[in-house]
Amino acid sequence: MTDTAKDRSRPETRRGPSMADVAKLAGVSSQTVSRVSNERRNVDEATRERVLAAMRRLGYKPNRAARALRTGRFRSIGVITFTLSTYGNMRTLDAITAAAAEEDLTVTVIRIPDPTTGTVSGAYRRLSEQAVDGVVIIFEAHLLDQADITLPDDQPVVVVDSNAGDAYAVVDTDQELGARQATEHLLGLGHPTVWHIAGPEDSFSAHHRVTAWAETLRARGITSPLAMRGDWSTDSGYRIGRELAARPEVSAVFAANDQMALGALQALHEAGRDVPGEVSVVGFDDMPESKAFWPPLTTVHQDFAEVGRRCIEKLVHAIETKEHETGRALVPTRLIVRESTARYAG
Amino acid sequence: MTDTAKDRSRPETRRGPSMADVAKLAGVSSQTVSRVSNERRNVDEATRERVLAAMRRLGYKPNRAARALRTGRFRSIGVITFTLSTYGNMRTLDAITAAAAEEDLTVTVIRIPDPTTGTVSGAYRRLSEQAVDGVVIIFEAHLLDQADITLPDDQPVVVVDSNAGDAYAVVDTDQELGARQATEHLLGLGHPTVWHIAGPEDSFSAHHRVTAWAETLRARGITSPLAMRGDWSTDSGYRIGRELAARPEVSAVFAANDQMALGALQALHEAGRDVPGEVSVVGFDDMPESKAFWPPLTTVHQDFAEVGRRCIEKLVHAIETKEHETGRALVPTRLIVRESTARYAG
DNA sequence: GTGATAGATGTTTACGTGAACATCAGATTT
DNA sequence: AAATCTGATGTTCACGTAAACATCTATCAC
Repeated sequence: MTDTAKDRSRPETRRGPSMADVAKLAGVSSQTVSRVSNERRNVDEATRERVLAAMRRLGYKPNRAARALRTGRFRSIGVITFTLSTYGNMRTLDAITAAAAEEDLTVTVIRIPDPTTGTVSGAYRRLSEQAVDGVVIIFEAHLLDQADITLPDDQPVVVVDSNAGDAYAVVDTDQELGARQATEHLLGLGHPTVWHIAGPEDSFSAHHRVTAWAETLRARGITSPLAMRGDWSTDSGYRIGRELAARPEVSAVFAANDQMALGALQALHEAGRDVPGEVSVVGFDDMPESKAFWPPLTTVHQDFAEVGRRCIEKLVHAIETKEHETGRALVPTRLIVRESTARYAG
Repeated sequence: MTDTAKDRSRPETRRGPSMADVAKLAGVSSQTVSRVSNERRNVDEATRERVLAAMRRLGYKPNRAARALRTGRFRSIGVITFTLSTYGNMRTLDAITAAAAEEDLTVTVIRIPDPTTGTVSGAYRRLSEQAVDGVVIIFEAHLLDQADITLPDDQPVVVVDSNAGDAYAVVDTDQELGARQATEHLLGLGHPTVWHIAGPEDSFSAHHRVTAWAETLRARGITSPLAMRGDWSTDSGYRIGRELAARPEVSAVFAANDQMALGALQALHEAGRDVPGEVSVVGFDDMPESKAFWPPLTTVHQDFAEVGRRCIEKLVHAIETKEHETGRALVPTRLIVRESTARYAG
């Protein structure tokens, strides 16, 4: 008469063995199983072995949800981005994932709809309900507002590609250095000025590259030509490249990324303008493909792996100490000289 | 004298408001809050408004961990891959992420160490402890064994780039169709035979492309030349391209991806072999950059978005029905003819 | 007017874990 | 030998949620 009051709430999901099952099999309390599971040292070696054997036998796996509920930590971070289609974003995600794995952190990708298009109703919910301990945002932070999204203010945040250094911790490639290296390289080759194919307006890295390019020219007393706006795509580079090719005075072009540089290269070829004989071209990113462009592209190398590492480092620090750190951390770039640039033959 | 037995376990993590807090403020039971939170209909409109107001006021957000613990569902899927550096993998992940968002699913990226190198001790743990309802694996499934990793057999799995159609549900681009389209295109142009730059041995798509290429040749009574093995990288394409360029009898090359095709293009240029005048080249993938290669690359277009959609569709079905479905779903390819191929000039 | 029905809401409970506290045996100190 | 300490192990409880069950109120049929 005692075995009636059972089978209450029982979601039909078949669950795996729990600590209690392991404990019973090993003849210990479930707390001891917990200790073994968390690799605490205060467990007798013989007992530990017995528990481990029981775990293996039952195929026990800790339940992350229960663990997270108890500890308040998910051991997971979110990476928020608009798109994975640009080389830079993809490599950044790749690097963050690698660095996160080192810290035994899981990475959740959260793609939010582009704020410039369509509705974003569900996005806020998705973003703030995530089971993550912190987030890395890969785009200009002020777009968050446009996207009608608010970050939970209690959540650690690191931003890449943003000028939000006073509000958030920012890690980024030293865009300014890279743009200067590119521009000075061309100037050093004797070119009277340098034209620029810029990235989209809402990208901070694009903005910074334009600015540094113009600044470098001005420092030499050169009035900078109008920057031409692309959108990072090869197509936009091609479109702008055609305009550039039509102007005989253009002898040096700095494109804000390799993909647009490639498009420009194509336009120049089609127009019969020799690269680097007549026109020199420099890119930015150093994609693995760039060295096989025709001609092999001189470009600015970004250390994405380092950016990823720094992001995780800062984020982990913020999560552990709960300090709301701000400021920018810059990762230096390196100019890779290949064959798309040559001395001005004016 | 009644307020002594509190403040027991209290992790220092500041947590947000819970359903109980909302319930108190709204003057209802927490179960009603739960009902509102889950959008059940059996709540009076006035009550719902009151609860929603209380939620907004307190900034309430459901706790995913508690929810997952209670329901046994994480509303999350894992994507397992070795690397994000190949164009195909990256695009597949991108597509899966987009499709998952439609289903309101979160995507966790799990990068496991390459099985052919180093140790993988921690990988098993990480993989099986994930808080996911199912996984998509983006690589040849038999490598899982080599990697000393076992999938929990109770977890829904969909595999991309694998021949494991009898053990798992497989979704993939129709590699065979694509390779045939490429080869037949070249043959149709009058080339006596077609050389092939293959992908790495452990890739199923690479394997399938080689086989279909050889098969297409054989069907026409042509003995296929030896396939040359690359590793998907532009560098390997370049290396093999040099070998090919040195053989005067080579007039048509089919590369297993665009990156290797690009490398081959470069080698051919350097060797002074005109493309497509002397040698025709076809790639596979249709990266956005390919149309700006020099010359613009004829290639096989893959519909990654469709692959991603199908993966999620199958996975969601498996999660909901708990049916262990197998078999292959193939997504057709499309040949994009550009300027890297021309009629055989003998 | 009485009983039946449907819908809204409340109460109780368990999901699996780990922190806090309790206990107990053996080792060490005096 | 009594007192003290140390390390191993057990017991209790709460984290936030949602399923199951229990009530309670208005509406309807006859």
